[in-house]
Formats: sequence, C-alpha cells, structure tokens
Amino acid sequence: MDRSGLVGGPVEAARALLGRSIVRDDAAGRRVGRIVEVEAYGGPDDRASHARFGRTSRNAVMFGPPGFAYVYLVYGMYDCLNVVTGPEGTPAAVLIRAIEPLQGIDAMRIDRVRLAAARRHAPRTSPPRVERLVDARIASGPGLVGAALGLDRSWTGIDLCDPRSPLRLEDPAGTVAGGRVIATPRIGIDYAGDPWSGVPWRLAIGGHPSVSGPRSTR
DNA sequence: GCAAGGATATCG
DNA sequence: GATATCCTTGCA
Repeated sequence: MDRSGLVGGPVEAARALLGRSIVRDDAAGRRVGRIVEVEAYGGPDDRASHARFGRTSRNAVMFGPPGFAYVYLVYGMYDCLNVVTGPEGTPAAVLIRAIEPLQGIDAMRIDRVRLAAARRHAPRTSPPRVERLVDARIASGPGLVGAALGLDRSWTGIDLCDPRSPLRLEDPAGTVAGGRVIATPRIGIDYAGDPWSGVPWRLAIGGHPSVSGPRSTR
C-alpha cells in the first residue's frame, strides 16, 4: 500500500489500515488476510504506548519512518504485529489485532500448532483446540495474527510498503465487504490511566466474525 | 477464573 | 543483578 496513508495521526492511520490486505510469502506459499481490527498508539503523551518512556532499543523502530513493522513479544509467548505510522521522529504505531484469513489458511494453522507446542507446560488433556477452530477465528487476536503469519521479533524493521517484501500491505484485491466501523477503548491497557485507557482508538469492522473478543465487543 | 511464559523497564 | 509487570490465550 502507499506509505502516504500512514503519515497522519495514529487513529487516521488505523482507519486507513482497516480493510487492507496483509500478504506473507514464504517457501510454503502465500498467506493473505484482511485487516478487520486495529488499535492506534501514538504520540509521546500516549501513556499506553510502548514509546511512553522514550526511545529504547525495543521500540526504536517506532521513531522511524512509517510503513515498517514493529513486532514485540508479550506475555512471554505472543508476537504482536504493529505498523509504524506518523512522520519520522514521531513514535506511533498501529497494532494489528485481527485479520480475516483469505488465502493460505492451512499454512496459518500450521504456525498456530507451532504456537500451541510452545506452551510447554500447558496441560494437554485434549487435542490442541487450534485444530478445531473455524477458519474465521484463526487470527482473531493480536497474538494469533503473529502466529498465523509466522512472525517473531526478528521481523521488526521489515518494510511493509515494499511490494518485494515477504511481508507487506496491499490494497484489497476485491471489493471491501461492507460493515460499519466500530470504535471502542483499547484492550489491556488499564494501567495507562485517564484519559488514555478510555479513548476509543480500537477500530474494528462491526459484527465481523474474525474480530477478537466476546460477541458483546464485536 | 486462572496459569503459562520470557523479555522488558525500572529499581536497588 | 533482581523483580514486578506486561497491548494474550485456551482450558479449568
């Protein structure tokens, strides 16, 4: 996709990313998903942003130009994909929280099984639930997006706007399915305090089956 | 409702 | 160097 759509404010950039395709090429083939849920993080004042303590080795890419990937590990096991936004020097990013699988669904499942195997001490009283998930729920959550696309922190710095990148953003091939955009507070950032924990910077396509969370929040 | 899991930021 | 914390998930 064109980088110019990402230079505005974080919420504006988040809205520009909704409905875009994300493409992952590797030896196994091509995986394609459509972005249906995002969260905006931006501005040095945003107490929920990884940049709230200033520049560190982890978040340095957020201070760079827009359109690059920032992948971080959370809870010790989930790699989450962000798109750096805003002009260079402004630390902002959009977290990709859910995608609708379009192509390469089998490959997405394989990497999800890998994720399940990584939970070494998890009780295995039943077959991994991932194998029973319906397609629409394979990547319905930020940790699941990373797993479905086979990402880890080493992907930080990839140019998502370069058509030659093995991981990139593209304009959707077909028509963008209808559906209103809903806006809610961001997930899991209560520590950020007022007003940051309440600003409606989580955007999603309302009612879409691939959006994360309980039905009441979709 | 809660455990699993490791990197990170902040402290001592 | 130690440790509290974390933008989550799947199963109890």
